[in-house]
Amino acid sequence: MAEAGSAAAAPDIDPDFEPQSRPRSCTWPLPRPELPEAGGAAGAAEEGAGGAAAAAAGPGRAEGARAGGAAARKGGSRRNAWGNQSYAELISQAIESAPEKRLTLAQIYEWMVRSVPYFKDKGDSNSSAGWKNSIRHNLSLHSKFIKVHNEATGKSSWWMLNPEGGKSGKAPRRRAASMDNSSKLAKVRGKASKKKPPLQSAPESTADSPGSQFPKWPGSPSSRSNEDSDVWNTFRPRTSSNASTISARLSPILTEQDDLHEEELLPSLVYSSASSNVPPTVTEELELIDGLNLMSPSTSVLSTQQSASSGQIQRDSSFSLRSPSAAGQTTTFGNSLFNPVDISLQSSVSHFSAPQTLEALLTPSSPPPRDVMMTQVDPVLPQTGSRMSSRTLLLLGGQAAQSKMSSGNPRGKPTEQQAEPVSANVLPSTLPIVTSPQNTASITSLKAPVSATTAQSVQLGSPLLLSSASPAPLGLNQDRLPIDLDIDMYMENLECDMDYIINSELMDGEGLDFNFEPMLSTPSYPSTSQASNHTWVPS
DNA sequence: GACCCTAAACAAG
DNA sequence: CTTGTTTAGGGTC
Repeated sequence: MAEAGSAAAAPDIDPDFEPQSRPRSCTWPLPRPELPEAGGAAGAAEEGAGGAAAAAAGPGRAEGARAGGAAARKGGSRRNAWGNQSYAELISQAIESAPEKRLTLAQIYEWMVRSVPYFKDKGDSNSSAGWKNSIRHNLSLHSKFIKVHNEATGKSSWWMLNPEGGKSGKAPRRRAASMDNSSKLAKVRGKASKKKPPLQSAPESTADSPGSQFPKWPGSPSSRSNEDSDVWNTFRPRTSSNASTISARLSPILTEQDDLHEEELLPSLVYSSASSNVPPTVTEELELIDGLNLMSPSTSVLSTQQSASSGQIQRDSSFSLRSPSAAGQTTTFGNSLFNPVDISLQSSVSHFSAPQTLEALLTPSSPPPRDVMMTQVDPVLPQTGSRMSSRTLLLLGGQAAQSKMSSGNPRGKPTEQQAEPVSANVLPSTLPIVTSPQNTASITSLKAPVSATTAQSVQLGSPLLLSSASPAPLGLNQDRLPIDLDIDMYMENLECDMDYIINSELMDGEGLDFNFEPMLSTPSYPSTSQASNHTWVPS
């Protein structure tokens, strides 16, 4: 019956966008999933209220699905004006009905209005206040709902069902006093190590509920620290559980900034890179990738395929990256991803590395680089900055620079980053320039594969390089390789890898289904983790 | 007491 | 204003 509406309801979100690129596998974040228009939805329901019996019918449809329903139904009389279902249940249905299993508050309201006869008339006016309040209340109160920060939309967060099942139980009162790092670690781990470890999960998780069913959701309840956590702010599990990881995967958003910390915490995630200079870079890249994933789930891989709208996509990703408060660093890296192509440019830049040059560089070339640029620059952290710079060099111009060094520095100031703080600044600043949106876009478009894979490229890079020379300190390898070669290397490798990757991705497919779904696609987990090392990377 | 619903105060953005 | 979080009061089972 009317319920169908609900089914229909789901789609509302879809229409989001994607004019250009084929919806196909889009995995990345939808910039604005939220669609204001709701237009699609609009028609949807029309059920005409047939459901007078709001009661049953209304929400009913799902009843089958939700076991809980049974319980609710007890006497047969409806407990609420709309039926036996509680707000929590309705919300759950709403979310489930969504293709991506996530909705914003507004969308939930919408769903209610469309799908539940009782609310149909109450949707608009002020009358809504009451039930909407209740909805919000339920969302925040129950652990079964988790909130995922949604930057893309710019609006409200995504609400999802807590895989762990947070029962209807209320969420434990959070606000633990000071959390520990454990939380951080957990999170970090999730992200960094995320690889796929099904659930590493929480160290001491309270056992919220193992709910291990969802491998994808690491769910590490353990601790969340709220207050403190700016870190968490991005997405915070309401009560106690939900892990950050989750958010990362589920929603494109997430926004991490802790990279630094993470790094420290997690010495060498994937590769044992710890040893040489380069390696760290790699690590970072990974993280970066993750970051990207946040935004665009499988960006690296899939995006390539999608290539079509790469331009936008890229941007979006950048956006997301920067947005987060701390993001600066992240951002930088993010760019780095795209940079590989630019290497030559950067290398040149590196030469200049004079402070003056810096400005000069900025001035002339700087087209209005969007926010991104700004952001990147801003975050320059003193300490961090230095680190960054060094790394950055490595990543970006790194090869070039080093190669030069090895060859014999043209000048006295080969890679003085360390020596000169300024240089450090320079780099970051430079990056933006190079990366400027347009450039990026163009680059991207031109070599979609490259850009897309860039992240991987890094990873690949190391291995490849190694392969060329045999396992040895990365640094050496790079030294050897002339810039050009490097690039070529990238290119070729990329191609091969891409296929490989794609295949592997498909093969693994854990969550691919989602990705390939029609419109939106959920971001998802897989990309990051899998892509990172599993398949294609020779271990 | 567990669950729910409703209201409302507050804080943020 | 919207979104979220919390508290509090009442009801029902």
